[in-house]
Amino acid sequence: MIDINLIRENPEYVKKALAKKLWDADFTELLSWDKEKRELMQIVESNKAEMNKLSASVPAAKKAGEDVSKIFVKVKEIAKKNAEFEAKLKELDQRITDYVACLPNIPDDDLVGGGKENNKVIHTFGKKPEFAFKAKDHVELATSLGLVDYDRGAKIAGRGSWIYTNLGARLEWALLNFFISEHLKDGYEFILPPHLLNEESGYVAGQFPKFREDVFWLDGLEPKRFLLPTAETALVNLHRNEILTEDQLPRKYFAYTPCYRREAGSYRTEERGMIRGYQFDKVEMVQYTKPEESDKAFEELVTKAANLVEKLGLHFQISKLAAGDISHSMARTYDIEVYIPSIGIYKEVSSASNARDYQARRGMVRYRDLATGKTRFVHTLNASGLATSRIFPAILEQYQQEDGSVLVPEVLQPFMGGIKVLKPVK
RNA sequence: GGAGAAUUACCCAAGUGGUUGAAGGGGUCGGUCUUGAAAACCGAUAGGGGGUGCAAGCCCCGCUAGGGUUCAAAUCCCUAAUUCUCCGCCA
Repeated sequence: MIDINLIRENPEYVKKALAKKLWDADFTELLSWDKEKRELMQIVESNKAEMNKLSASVPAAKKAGEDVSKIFVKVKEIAKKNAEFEAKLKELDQRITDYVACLPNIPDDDLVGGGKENNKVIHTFGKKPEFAFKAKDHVELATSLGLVDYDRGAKIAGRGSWIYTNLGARLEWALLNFFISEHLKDGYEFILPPHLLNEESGYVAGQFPKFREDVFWLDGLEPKRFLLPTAETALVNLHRNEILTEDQLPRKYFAYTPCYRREAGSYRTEERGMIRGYQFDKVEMVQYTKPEESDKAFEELVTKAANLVEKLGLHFQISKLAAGDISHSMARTYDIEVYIPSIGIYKEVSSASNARDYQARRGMVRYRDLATGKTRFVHTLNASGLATSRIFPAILEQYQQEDGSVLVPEVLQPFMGGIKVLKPVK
């Protein structure tokens, strides 16, 4: 949520910033509502002050044996007059809140505007693998190595689902374990959150109200719950409506959950296999920091995510996203993109973002500044660390050998009982 | 699924219609004492959101949330959320 004070004080700045996100904002209406609201508030509140005063005088008047019924009449009069102002105020307030809640976050000043086409690769790691033989794609490899069963996945679940089988399941699990062990080493706290969340959580993360249709809603529970599209949604809600103390910051969490998303339907042929599904596994990192420390935390998250891919020995790049390509709630995003040889493109395996106070403001996540004793909004940041659904194919394709086998990256071997090579099943 | 109880500040907790932002205790902070610590004693400390104002201040809203009754609500009524207990059912 953008601070309405900022819009009030500098609407042109906000408008310009949002334009970089390809968001056409016009605040004239909002600002007139806001002005009217504050005028109404003054009327309503001074009326209330008068009523309070009158009511408070009743006990003393009674004691003095005075006739208090006149006071009752007077207060009722004011109350009646005030009622319509109050109703108007409430309606106006709701309208303002609804409007502001839908605005996207303000992108950082150094970002270029526009969409995807303006993303910029800022680092490249390793070299594109070259094969002296005809390289296979990951679907072919996963099938021939008996790692993934697409047919039975479709049978038991339907389109957009697959089954990790045997060594495939172990490889998937090894990846997750590898990520987890690295985060533990770095002092992050491990969280296993519920996968069914309430509406408020989606609102705070910034997914709602705008993207209510992008998640799966469950029947049979009241109030309604949805399947989390990312563990970020759970993690940024951990401290909702809390005031942390300064020495509790930064808080560093990570969680493993499957992620459930509706977008799977939009397959392009280049994205077949496990690049997109209704469900995928991801380890997610989240940090809560003081505002002045979030830039540092952002760098840390990007580095951590990149290190994971690097340790896996994969060729990848880091892109700094243009304002229009970063998600609604975020002020800044870098993507870590791993190379998928069969389609010749780089696919996102981690998205590291700084939400600044956008989510904290929605969820009232604050901390007490020890020097001033005042409360301030924290900054929230998140980064995948990592999503397996693209790493898995990347490993198969980048580590494939001429004989159709696939080498297991060294760092994963301890998590796979020492298995070094995945061989085709006869 | 059924029945009942609870929800007050950092924590525990008193408070059942009127200067109650709310007794008491713990905690925390400072001090006395002590070689140091503990104990004891003394003192300090009560949140949050918002309006207005250069500021001091003034005002509104705040006792889980949202409605209602009343001149007046932490206190009465309704609805919801959460927690606990008992019964049932069951991975």
